[in-house]
Amino acid sequence: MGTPLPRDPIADARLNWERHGWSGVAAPMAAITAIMRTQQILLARIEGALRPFGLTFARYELLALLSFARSGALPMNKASALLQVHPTSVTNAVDRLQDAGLVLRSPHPTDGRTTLIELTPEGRTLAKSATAVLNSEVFGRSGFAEQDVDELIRILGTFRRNAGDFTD
Amino acid sequence: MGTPLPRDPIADARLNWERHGWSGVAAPMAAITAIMRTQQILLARIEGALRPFGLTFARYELLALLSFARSGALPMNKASALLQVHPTSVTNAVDRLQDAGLVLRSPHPTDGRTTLIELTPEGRTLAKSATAVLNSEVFGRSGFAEQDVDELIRILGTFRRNAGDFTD
DNA sequence: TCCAAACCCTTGGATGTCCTAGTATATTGC
DNA sequence: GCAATATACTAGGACATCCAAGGGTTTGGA
Repeated sequence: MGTPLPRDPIADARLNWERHGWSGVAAPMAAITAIMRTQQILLARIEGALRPFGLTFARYELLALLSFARSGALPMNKASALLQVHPTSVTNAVDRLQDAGLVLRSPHPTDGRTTLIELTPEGRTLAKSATAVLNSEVFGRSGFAEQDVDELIRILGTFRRNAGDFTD
Repeated sequence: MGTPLPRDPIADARLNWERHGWSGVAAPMAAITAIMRTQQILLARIEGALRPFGLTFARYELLALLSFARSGALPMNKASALLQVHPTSVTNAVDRLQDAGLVLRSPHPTDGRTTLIELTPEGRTLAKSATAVLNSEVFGRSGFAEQDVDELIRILGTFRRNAGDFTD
C-alpha cells in the first residue's frame, strides 16, 4: 500500500510453513497467496484507469461483453455465465449501468422469464473509450515478460479447465 | 458457476481483442483476466474450507500472521503492511475476531497511537485447526502441477517486486 | 390438460475492500 | 517549549461478491 517492504511477505510465509513441518504444501500455499495479491494489484490498476469513465471493472466487463455481441444485447443469465459471476452480481451491475444510461433492460421476445441487456449508443461509445485506455495503461504495461504471459495463460488455462470452468 | 461452458470465455475474449486490432495487448489482457478468474475460484475454495470454523480468508490470514509472531501479538499497522491490505480492512477483521474471542486489542506499551492485536488461546487453537484443513483440502490439492507452482511463484514474485510490494 | 419441477431475475443480508475524513498521539523543527 | 507535520486507528460511505429466499414463467411428465 505504501512503502515497499524490506522482505517478501509471501516468501516469509512459505518459510514459516516449512518451519512448521508443512513443507509439502508450502509451495502451493505461496503460489496461491501470490495469485491473491497479484489480483489485488491488477484490480487496483484497472479500477484506477476506469475511474475517469465512472466505471468499475465489473461494469466495464459487462459493457465489453455486450459490445462484442452481434446484436449488442444478451440475456442476463448468459452474461452471468460468460462473466462467471453470480446472477445477483449481474443484476447489480445492470442496475448501475442502466442508471448511467449505458444499457437498457428489455423483455426477451419469446421467453417471459428472461431479460435482455442492451447496449445504448452511449454505452457502446464509452466501452470503446474505456477499452482504449485499459489497453494502453494496463494491458500494454502489465509488467509481465512476454513469455511469462504465455506461461500464465497456459498454467491458468489448465487450472480453470480442471476447475470446471469450461470443457473446450 | 454451474455447468462448464463449451468454450473458454477468456480465450474468446482474446480472439475478440485480436479481431478488433488490439493484437498487441490481447495476450496480457487474457493473462490478467485469467488471474482474476483464478483468484475467484481459489478464494471460493478457501472460504468453503474455512466456513466450518466461522472464519473468512481475511480473518484467517490475520490469525495465521499472529500465530507466527513470536509474542503472538502485532501492531495493527504492522499487520496491515504485512497482509498488504488497507488499515481499515484490518480494523474490520479485528472487530470480528475480537467479537469471536479469537484476538484482543491491547495498548502499545510505549506508543499511545498504536494498538496491539493479541491472539487468545482460542484464537491460536482455531488457527492451528484451520491451517490443517486448508493445507489438506486446498493447498494440498491446488490442481497446479509441481513445476507450474514454481513458475507461478517466480513470475508473480517478479511482478510483485516490480509493483513495489517489496525490495528483497 | 394440468401441476410439479426447473429456470430466471430480484430483494435483502453478510462480508470484504477501498477512500475520505476525523480524533488522538508522536515527532520535528524553529 | 511549542507549533507544524507525520502517524495510527476508526467511523461512514460506496461497491462488489456470494447466499438464501421469493415471485413469475416454462417445460414436461402423469
